[in-house]
Amino acid sequence: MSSAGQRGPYAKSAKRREEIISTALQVFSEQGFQGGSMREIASRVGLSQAGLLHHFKSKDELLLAVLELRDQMDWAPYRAQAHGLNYLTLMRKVVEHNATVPSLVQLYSRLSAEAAAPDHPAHQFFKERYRSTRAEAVGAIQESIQAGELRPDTDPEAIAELFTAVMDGLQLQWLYQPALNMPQAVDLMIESLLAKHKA
Amino acid sequence: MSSAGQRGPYAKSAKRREEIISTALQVFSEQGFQGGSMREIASRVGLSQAGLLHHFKSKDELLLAVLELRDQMDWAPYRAQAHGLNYLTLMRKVVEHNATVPSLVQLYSRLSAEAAAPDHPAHQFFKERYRSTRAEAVGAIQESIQAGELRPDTDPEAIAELFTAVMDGLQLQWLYQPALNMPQAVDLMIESLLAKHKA
DNA sequence: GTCTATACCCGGATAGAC
DNA sequence: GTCTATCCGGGTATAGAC
Repeated sequence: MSSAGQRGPYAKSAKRREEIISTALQVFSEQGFQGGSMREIASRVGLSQAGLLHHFKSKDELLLAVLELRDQMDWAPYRAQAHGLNYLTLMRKVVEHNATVPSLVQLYSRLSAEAAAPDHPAHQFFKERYRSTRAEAVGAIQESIQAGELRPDTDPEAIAELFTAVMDGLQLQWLYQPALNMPQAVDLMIESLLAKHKA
Repeated sequence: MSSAGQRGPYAKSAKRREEIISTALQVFSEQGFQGGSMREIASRVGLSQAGLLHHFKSKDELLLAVLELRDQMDWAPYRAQAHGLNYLTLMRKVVEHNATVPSLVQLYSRLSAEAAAPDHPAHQFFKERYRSTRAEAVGAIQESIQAGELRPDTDPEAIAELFTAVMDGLQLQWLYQPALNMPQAVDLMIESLLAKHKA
């Protein structure tokens, strides 16, 4: 009963944790990491600041929990399909979805810039995230070349960098100009890349 | 003598101001606006915090001074040439130059993300900057269409958005991965756009 | 033009009661 | 598990002397 049941102290604590994490996501996306305070998060979730620190020993720890949970939730459903030319259309779906969750876009835009400083607590997280994102893209493009869909002289690394840049840059621009049609922009990007590289 | 000479109190104050602004640029680019402190800037420039406030009445005022001066200095030499297809190669030159001044890239990457919050003191500055950048790009592309260099069905707005996104996204990525070859990536972007849109 | 001193506020983290 | 109280550090901005 106490080991795997949904009731009992564990279930309650786990629920609290999730509640805290999603509240922290909101606060960090609105005010950044440095700008958002533990007191603010605590009060929104109905706790004192000390009460919040019972669940997460430090602000840094809470930040990493937010980042890791979201990364897992946001990407897991897509990972399996990220192969061949399908990768490009998948990215279109990602921005389509992102355009419906401004908080997430704000979170990643704000924090990825803030964490460019090497001593930021999330620096390693984003560095690794860029690395793995790039590796996935490179893999998909190499598959497309081997499948004869792209010309053999295509440079997978360069395209991966460019595509990642477009995704990040569009989302930042979109924060300032919500009327911007991100999926349409991605379409144009894909068409242009294909115009040059299609076999 | 007192009106236009390089000596006297005005020249000294002006020099101080420039010294402060360039120091503030360093600090804000390393630690962001919220993260950088007036005390830190003051101490680097050899002043007390109160002494610094004699030159700039508030931290917000100093931030805007930094932003406006740099914007003017960084873009002025290029503005005149930003016409027709030349615009694209000009952007290549801009990133080539930016790759030699990491401080500037950090400043714009960090602050443009931080200032996406509508109540940030630099929000209007960046909003206006995006607007004018986009307008310039749109103008250049329209010229190219009229000159018969690009196909008539080209969408100038969409290309302007995409190109701006690439510039911003590349620079952010470059902060995490300094080996990234930004000019080469821009070249690839230009070639791809031309492959699809050249007349 | 620059200083010291200070007012005032806010942050994260800890101690210890309940 | 949650609280109150507190420590300690840091921030901006102001007052007033030099």
